[in-house]
Amino acid sequence: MLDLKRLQKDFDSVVEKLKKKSVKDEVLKELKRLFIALKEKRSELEELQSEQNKKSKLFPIYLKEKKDISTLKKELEENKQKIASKQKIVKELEGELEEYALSVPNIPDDEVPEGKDENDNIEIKRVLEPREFDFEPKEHWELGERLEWIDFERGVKLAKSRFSVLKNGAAKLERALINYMLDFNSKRGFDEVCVPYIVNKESMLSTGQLPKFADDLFKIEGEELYLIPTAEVPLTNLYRDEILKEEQLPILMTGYTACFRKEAGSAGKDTRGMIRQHQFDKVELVSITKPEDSDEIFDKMVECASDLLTSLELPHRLVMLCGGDLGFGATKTVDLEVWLPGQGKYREISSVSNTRDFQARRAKIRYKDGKKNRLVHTLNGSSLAVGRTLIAIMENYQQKDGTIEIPEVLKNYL
RNA sequence: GGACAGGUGGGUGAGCUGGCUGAAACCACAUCCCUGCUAAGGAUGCGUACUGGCAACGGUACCGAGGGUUCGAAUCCCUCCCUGUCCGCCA
Repeated sequence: MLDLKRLQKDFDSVVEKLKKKSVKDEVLKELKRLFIALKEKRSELEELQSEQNKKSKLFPIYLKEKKDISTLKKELEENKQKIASKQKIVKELEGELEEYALSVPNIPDDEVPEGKDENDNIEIKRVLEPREFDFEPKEHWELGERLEWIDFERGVKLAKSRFSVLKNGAAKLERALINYMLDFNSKRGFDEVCVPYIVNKESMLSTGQLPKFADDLFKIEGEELYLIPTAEVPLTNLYRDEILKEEQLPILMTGYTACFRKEAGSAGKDTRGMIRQHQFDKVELVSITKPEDSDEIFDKMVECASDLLTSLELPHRLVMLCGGDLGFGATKTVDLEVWLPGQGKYREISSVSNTRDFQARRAKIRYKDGKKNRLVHTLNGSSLAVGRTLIAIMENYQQKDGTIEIPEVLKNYL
């Protein structure tokens, strides 16, 4: 959530910065108006309540002194009505304000390039040269079907489209990758955590999936519970409504979970293969830091993901997302794109974002800075999407005869 | 899922025959005093959010959540959630 005080104070600069995310200034104007109106009404309400409290205290005194209480009682009753109606106004304003405030995205950093979609993203650097093939490299689905590693039809039979089944080498590789990644991250100082795949509404609100992106989530019927679209949600929410000690920070976590996404807006995209599934495995990194440390931790997380790819000898590049491609809660995001020789393209395999205090404000995650409570910064990034890593290994390590070599570092894991 | 018991400040835990309780006491924590030794004693402070004020210091709300009764509720009533124990079920 935006800092509404900042919106009130630096209105023009916030409007300017949010243009990168194409937020209309009318929305911000309305938000500011509601914020100011609410403050005013709230202070009027508090004045009435203060009066009521003072007079209420007279009540037992009057009784003791056997004074007539009928006038006092009448006053109190009248004031009570005033409070009730004022309260109604305040509640309405609060509701409206919340609706607006929760739907406005985070403010991009100054270094974030302008642009409207992925075509305007900026490549930062490339790591490792793509391998030269002396044959036509195949796409992963072809390799997968031929090796009986991936069964697309039966995935659909079990659930629906965009589900698949891993068998044989793929199943083993999937498991090996998860273990390898968790170990890799642990060595970099990220503590391994194992969390629920189902979370409540509050958790989804805190990290920003709700209220705006309900269509992307699988909801449990009859309950206010959702399947997680990423481990970022439970990992970040671990500390929701808590005030942390300064010594606890930074908190660096890594965790494996399955992830579930409806892919509502992706009709027709990546329908072939395993790139875009409703259920996929991911090892995630989440950090909770003091504000002044978050840029450093951000770089550490990007480096961790990039080094992981390098250790698997997978060619990739780092891309700075432009404003239009930036996620709802992010101030800055670096994507890692892995080279897929079958497709002849770099494809997203990891995404590291700094949300600064955006999620922390919603989730009320703070820390004691001396006497004061300050909001922390939260960061999240895929270590790597496991399924896409599997694909990348298949395509990059394929041999002329259609078999797949195994990356050196994974050999101990199989 | 059934029965009973509970949910109070960082922790333990009083209050729960409605007003003097935003909340005793103890522990933990912080600062200070005393003491020279690996201890103890004493003083003060110590919830959160919003809000007024340069500040000192005030105001409002919050005793699991949401409603209700009342001039007034942590205290009474209703609904929900959660925890504990026993039973049932199960990896």
